[in-house]
Amino acid sequence: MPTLAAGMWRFFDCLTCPRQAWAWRRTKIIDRLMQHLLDGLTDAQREAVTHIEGPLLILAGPGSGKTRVVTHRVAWLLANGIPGHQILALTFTNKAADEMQRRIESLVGDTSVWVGTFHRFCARMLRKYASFVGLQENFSIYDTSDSGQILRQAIGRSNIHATHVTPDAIGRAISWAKNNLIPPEDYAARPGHSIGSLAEEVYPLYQASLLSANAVDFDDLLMHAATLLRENPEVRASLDERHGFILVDEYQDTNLAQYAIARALSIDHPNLAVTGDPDQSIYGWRGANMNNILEFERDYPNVRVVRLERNYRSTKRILQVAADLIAHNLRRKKKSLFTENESGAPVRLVQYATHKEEAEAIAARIAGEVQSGRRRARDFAVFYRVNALSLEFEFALRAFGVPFQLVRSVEFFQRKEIKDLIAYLHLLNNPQDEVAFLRVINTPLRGIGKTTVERLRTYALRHGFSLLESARRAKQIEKVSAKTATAIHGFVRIFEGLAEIADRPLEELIGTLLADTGYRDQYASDDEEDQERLANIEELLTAAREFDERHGGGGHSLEAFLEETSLVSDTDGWETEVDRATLMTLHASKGLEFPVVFLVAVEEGLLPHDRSKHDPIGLEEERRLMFVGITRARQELQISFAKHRDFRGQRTMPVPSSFLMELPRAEMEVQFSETRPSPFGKGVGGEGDAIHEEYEEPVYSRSDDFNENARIRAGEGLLSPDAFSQGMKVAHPQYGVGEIAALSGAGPARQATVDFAAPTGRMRLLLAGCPLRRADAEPPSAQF
DNA sequence: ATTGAGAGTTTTTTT
DNA sequence: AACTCTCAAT
Repeated sequence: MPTLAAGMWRFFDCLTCPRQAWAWRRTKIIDRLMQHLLDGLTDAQREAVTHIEGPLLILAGPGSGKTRVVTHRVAWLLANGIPGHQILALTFTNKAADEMQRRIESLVGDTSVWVGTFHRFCARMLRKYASFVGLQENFSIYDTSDSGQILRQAIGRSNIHATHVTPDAIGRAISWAKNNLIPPEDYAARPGHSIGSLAEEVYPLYQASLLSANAVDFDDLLMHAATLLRENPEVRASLDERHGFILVDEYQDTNLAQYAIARALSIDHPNLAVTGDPDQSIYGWRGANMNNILEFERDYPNVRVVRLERNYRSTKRILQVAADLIAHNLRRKKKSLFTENESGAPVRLVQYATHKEEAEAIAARIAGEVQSGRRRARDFAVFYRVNALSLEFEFALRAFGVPFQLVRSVEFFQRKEIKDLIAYLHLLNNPQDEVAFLRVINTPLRGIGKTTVERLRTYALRHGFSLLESARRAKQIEKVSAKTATAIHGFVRIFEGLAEIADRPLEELIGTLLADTGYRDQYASDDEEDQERLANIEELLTAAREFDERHGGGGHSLEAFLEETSLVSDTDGWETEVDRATLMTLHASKGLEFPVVFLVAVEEGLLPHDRSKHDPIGLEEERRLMFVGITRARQELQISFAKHRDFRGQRTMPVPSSFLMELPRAEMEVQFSETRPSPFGKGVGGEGDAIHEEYEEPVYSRSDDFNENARIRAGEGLLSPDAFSQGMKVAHPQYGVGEIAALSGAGPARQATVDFAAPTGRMRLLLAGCPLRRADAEPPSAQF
């Protein structure tokens, strides 16, 4: 069925004729396919799936098959002749988007349905209509640390002396304003609100800096998009037309800006379907407004409401624990959750003596279950409130030899070396990008210091140039010494060279960048940190290459790559397919499920977190967060806390979370573990000292036909095209020795840019069938 | 201009 | 504990 189906669906997708004209032509096969979509669905699910026109609200409790309903509904729309490109599915995270895309594709094959996050959608829209909001289409997207730079500058230029207010707090106030669609000129602080009045002064400066750098921050993506739609009726109408069917997932987490965007696109074609669960609203801190979902029925009076309350995921006991907890929230619509699943094992509530013991006991338990073959590593997940708690568990799992994936705590794209290189790319794409310029002008060090930069800036300001343009004229700037001017010109020359090849594949571009700047030289030592940085650079090159392959060398690839890297988040790193235990924050866990869940450090101050517990709204959000965590578990759930915990270098004696008092003891088994010798040495399921054994490194599997080739070439002392890497010393029978400056392409099409010793110089070579060999590994006499 | 030591701050959660 | 920023010495 599925294969046949896939072909048929593609066919549907091309159709543009109206459904009505179609109806009579439906064949039996199509009827069967449509029936297939409804098989095994409950009445409520079916109602949601077959809803076509008009607003739809799906209130979906945890584990109620929401994703299934949503993806089947998309397929249903396609089956009814609605062209895929008219369907827009907006999610909150990339992870959710990928999952939805994957499920839709497995149901109906490739489609032109657009699935993605709000931010990505807005970025795309703004590229097209940039000039409407004062941007150019090559604008940069700043992450939090980039926009932090701009913010600090703005604070510096204002005449406030922030004594006890951090830039961070001001940033939050500005972010709040943007999420609530308040532009700088309308922002007015509440009287007597100190942070607000600072923000009032800084916000306009900050926004002006962003615009002059042709850049946006995350919040701008939403705010600009909403503004665009509000102020340009014809643009709004055409987009409304184009996206006839809109679907918003996790609607309880949308903020005003997102609400405005969804609303603006569903006026003429009010086919807006939203799904969500007010009990899982956990993003209030970034402007999410639960009222959007609570009042959806008011916004769209003839809305159809479907409630999915049956849970297919968890045992009765787990669900009962979740239900009892969430019942303590006052600001909520009552909802009955039920399941036909078995009651299952009691939920365990465990007290450990120390945080260390907590981590070790859990790791030991996982290791034991895995080794006995009862479960696989991927069945387990450990959830915590704050990232800082992950360390102890990483340690313990490693010690017990349990493979795990940590949903990134140290983010790849935040590392210095990666940010540096990406900044070069940003500058190439958007020469006005100030943050990028400041980041790279003296990276690697070329003797251009703070005062010089300040002079460049003054010059730029006075003449209305960008910083880069000023750098080009360094010689004309007074007070810049000839020596410094030469250094600046050195930078400009490298930059111009790169600009000429900016449209080449990313891997090659970054490779050339590394070679021309000598970027790697700063890390040319044996110490671990440097080695890691070099490895990260390799990883970036790999990412670039994968991007090249995916993107197929079309235009604007640089911009697309930058957009992708700006909008990925740490939680996107989570992989479904790997057999590893999972460590993640409660927030990151939303939307996932695991057979066995450990909810750790459920302590006052951490689970109702100190920053939230003082006001009732915040406290209820914390409770929802715990609700989300509990409802991820399918078969087993353990909730734990410790009597002693070292946190931020402080020894603390935490009080067990007040939420624990709200759980039904009848469904639970309570354990108070006594202090005991470390479980190390007891040998859980293994020999005594299994501590430092095999920690599984991430595996990069690559299975092309090329491996075959590679083996043959290796026999001759030659390398397969894919085995060459940037910076490698190589030798060529005609051209002599050299070093690989950059690479591009893959397989038979893979090319290398090689810097050969004089007189040959720089050459581009096709690697397949080329007698180029690795030089440093060969005895010098082998060939010459 | 660059480097290093010391001080001070941090993290709640994410696009 | 780890990270960032500031300031003084080179």
